[in-house]
Amino acid sequence: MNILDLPAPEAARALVGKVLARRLADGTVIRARITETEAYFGEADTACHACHGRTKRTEVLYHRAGTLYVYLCYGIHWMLNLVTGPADDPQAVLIRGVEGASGPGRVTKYLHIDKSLNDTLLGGGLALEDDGYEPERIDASPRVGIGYASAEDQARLWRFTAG
DNA sequence: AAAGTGATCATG
DNA sequence: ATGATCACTTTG
Repeated sequence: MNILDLPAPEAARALVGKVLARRLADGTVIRARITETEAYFGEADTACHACHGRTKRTEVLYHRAGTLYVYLCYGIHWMLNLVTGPADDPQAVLIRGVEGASGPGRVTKYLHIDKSLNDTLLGGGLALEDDGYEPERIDASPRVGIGYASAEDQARLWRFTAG
């Protein structure tokens, strides 16, 4: 049972404490434990990019679990998401923070992630590792930066932080 | 508190 | 073709 087969909110919680291993072209590996995630859960979630259906950009969200969804926000920052759940069901987990880098834009800078990883599978340049570590506590809170979503969706506790 | 930044998507 | 809108970060 892979974590990424779970529905996004469950996957987001389960990913906190896991380790991301980024392998660069020159062979160096950067490892970072995930400390903060957010879930984006299907077309019915008005905060999810796919809430207005399939477009060229959101197409990746409909791919199989384990696909990377990387996109540019505010012209500056790359956002790293892991697609979860069944194919053709657009769900993803945003990596908002790792040890050594807090904030989604910083995570990608830290791990040297950009558009070239979009629509590739986990296990290539970027891999997920489970070393058995479990955070003492995982807190749930509302997602940030989604003021455009419905009040109902803004209230969902789909942001998970290691405690 | 506010600006900087550019791909993407919906208009015309 | 142009314009609005951002899953943010930094600076003051």
